[in-house]
Amino acid sequence: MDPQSLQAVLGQAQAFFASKGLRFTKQREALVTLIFRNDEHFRPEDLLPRLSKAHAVSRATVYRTIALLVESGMLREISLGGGERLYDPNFLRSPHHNHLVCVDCRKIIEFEDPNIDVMQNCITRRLGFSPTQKALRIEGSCDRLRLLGTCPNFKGGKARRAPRR
Amino acid sequence: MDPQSLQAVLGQAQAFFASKGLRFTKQREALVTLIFRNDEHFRPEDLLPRLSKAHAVSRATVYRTIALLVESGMLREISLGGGERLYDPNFLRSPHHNHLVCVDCRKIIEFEDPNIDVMQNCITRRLGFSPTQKALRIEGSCDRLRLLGTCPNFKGGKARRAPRR
DNA sequence: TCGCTGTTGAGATTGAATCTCAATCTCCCG
DNA sequence: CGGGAGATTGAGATTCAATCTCAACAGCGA
Repeated sequence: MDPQSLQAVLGQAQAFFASKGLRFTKQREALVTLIFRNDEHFRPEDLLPRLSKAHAVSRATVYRTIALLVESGMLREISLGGGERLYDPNFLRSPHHNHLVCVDCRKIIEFEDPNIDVMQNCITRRLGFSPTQKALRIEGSCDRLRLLGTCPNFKGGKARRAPRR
Repeated sequence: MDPQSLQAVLGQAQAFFASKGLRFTKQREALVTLIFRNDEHFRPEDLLPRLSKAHAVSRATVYRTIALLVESGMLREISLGGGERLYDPNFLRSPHHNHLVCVDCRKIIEFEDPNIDVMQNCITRRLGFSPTQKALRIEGSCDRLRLLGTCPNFKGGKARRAPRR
């Protein structure tokens, strides 16, 4: 994330804390900066060793701050299989994306699909759920990726239909 | 699950173990019986106190057996939010169902939708994934459920479009 | 029966996440 | 400026699911 956007994010976080009557302490600022500086999904435990000594923060504060950021909507938890929980800072720039997870190698691909959105609304409403706060995860196997490398229909990282004409 | 189906399940499990050169011990039989006797999602830890004294099994064996049943395809892990992992014995009778989870009350609804299946295939292929081994979880809020109770369009547990004519 | 190999269970161990509580910090008010 | 309420933090203890270890056991074939 570029410095300008990061500033905007810091402002948004500060505004959220203020709206709850909470303070935007230097520990919280350090965490927000670390979390949103890049686009990576992360585990809370990974954050601790990545904090510089000057901005060291305790484990308890890490977990508490993450919970607050989730509450603010700036951060979302995504759960892979195997009990693995990651947090995803990318919903700010891509609010409707979903995740495709390879059950074998754990690789995660983010994607958006307007049809999925429509269908989610349809299904959630049909089953009497509120369509707010939807999240969707598809598991699959990317084994096929390697095989497709030798397939004429597979070019540049995407599987394609046979070319028109 | 009726006794007849349970017998079939036991046979299927036995066949799987045999195919791997493994034994169908009385501990494994007790676990398969307990797991598939009803339709409930469960946590491994819940199984231990539910085993009768006559069929008591150690924690290690519970986890090992569950891993084998998952490998056999008879059992599947479903992960809710919050790091919660459940196991779902219902894929035998409903191989293509998906889960809708209420983020508030943790209620889980199973549903099938042929359109979702088509779309999953489409998306996984487009992104270079194998369409085998798909699983999908939609999170939502069932808050609306209560509100809809007072809505004329909401009858019998399902939200409906306005009646035709 | 012997012996190989799979199987089990009790308990130790791991690791994430939460909890506790005293010390510290901020901000507001008089 | 000084006091105080309430928010915040950190170190360490605690919880809990899950895994690991290893010695004892069980089943099957020779």
